[in-house]
Amino acid sequence: MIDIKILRTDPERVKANCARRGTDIDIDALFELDKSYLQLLQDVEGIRAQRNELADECKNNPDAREQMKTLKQELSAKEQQLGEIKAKVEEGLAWLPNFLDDSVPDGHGDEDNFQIATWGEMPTFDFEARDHQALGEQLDIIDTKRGAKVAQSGFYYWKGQGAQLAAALFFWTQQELIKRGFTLFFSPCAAKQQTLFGTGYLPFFADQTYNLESEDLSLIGTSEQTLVAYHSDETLTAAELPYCYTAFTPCFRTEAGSYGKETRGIFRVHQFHKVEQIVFCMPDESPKYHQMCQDNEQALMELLGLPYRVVNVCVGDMGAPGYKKFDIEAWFPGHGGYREVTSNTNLTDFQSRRLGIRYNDGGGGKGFVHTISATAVTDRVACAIMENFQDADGCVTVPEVLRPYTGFDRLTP
RNA sequence: GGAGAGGUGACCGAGUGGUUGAAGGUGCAGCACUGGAAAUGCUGUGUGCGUCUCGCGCGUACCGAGGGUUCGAAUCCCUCCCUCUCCGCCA
Repeated sequence: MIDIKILRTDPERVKANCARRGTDIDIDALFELDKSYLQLLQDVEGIRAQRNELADECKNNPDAREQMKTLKQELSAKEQQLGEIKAKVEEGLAWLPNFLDDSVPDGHGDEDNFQIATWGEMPTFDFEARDHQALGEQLDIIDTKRGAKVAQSGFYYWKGQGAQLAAALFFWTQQELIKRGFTLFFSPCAAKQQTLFGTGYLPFFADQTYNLESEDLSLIGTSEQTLVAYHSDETLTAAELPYCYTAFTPCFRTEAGSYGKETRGIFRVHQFHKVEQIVFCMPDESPKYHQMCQDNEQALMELLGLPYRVVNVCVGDMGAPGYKKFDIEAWFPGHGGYREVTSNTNLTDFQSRRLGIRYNDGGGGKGFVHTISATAVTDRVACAIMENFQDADGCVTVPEVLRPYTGFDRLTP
């Protein structure tokens, strides 16, 4: 949610932002609607003031009670009208995308993202590199067939050493983040509509959500939803910020509209697993903590020894709630290209405004905190490990940092 | 799942139809007292929205949420949500 005051005082800025985002919303109409809302609001409050004044008199003046009856009719008619306009304004406001940082590149899709860093050396093989699906089948550690049998296409099993590798990766990552000052959570994996709305997943990504029948609950698409909403309707003490939270959860996505894309292997699936980084901070510090999350992500990749590049995500590839976003794309030799493994978004006050997450510095300074939402690792990182560290015989060398948790140093049939 | 109790400001806790935005207490802040502190005393201490001759004034809303009764509701009625206790079931 953007600050409605910006719409009131500088509608041109909102218009320009929507234009750059390719969002087709009639800002002028919304501006006028809000204007009529404000007028009516004043009107209603004026009548309420009259009513309250009259109410005192009613105690011992029957005439006043008669006046009150007519006043009340007038009031309730206008209050209803006010409620209707307010709902329309809020609906319009809910669809407005966040503003963008000046450094966000123009563009329509991921092909327009701007590479800003690379790290590591791409491995060279004297055999044809297999992708994670081929390796997973050969080693019998990824089972997509049975995932489809038991659940649906798009679900899968990690099995045996593969499950051990994934478990080690996720556990190690949590340890690394705890070392860096993050508080670990076990989170609900379902959330109500208001939570999804507040984090910006509704209305923007409504078709990506699995909803539970007859319940005001959806499966989470990311623990960002539950970790950010953890503080909804709370005022945080400025001196205690930042709060850095992490959780490991499954993430559920319908992937509606993306059938046929990236379907090989377990790159794009209905359920994946993620260790997340969430930061609540003061507004002027969000660029700093956005970078901190980025440094963490890159450190993890480097400790694992995975070659990667960082891209500054362009307008067209960034969701409406995002203000600035970096993706890390790992090198996938079996696939023969870089593929997105993590993303790191500064959402500024877009979520905190919807969720009512404020700060108070005790000296009169108050406002909405900023939130950062960044991946630490997902299953995709395990896939990258398989593809990068494969041998001619189809075995995979386990990164050293994970060996204490896997208990073995090679994935073997 | 069955039975009961309850949801009031940072916290505890009064308040069952009319200056109650809300007593009292605790906490917190400032001042006084002190060599300093404790204790004590005094003063102050919610948030959102709107408005403005931006004075931190004025108006309005908020006592779990939403509706209703009434001239008027924290106080009465209805629905929902949540919490607690006991029983049952259960990883």
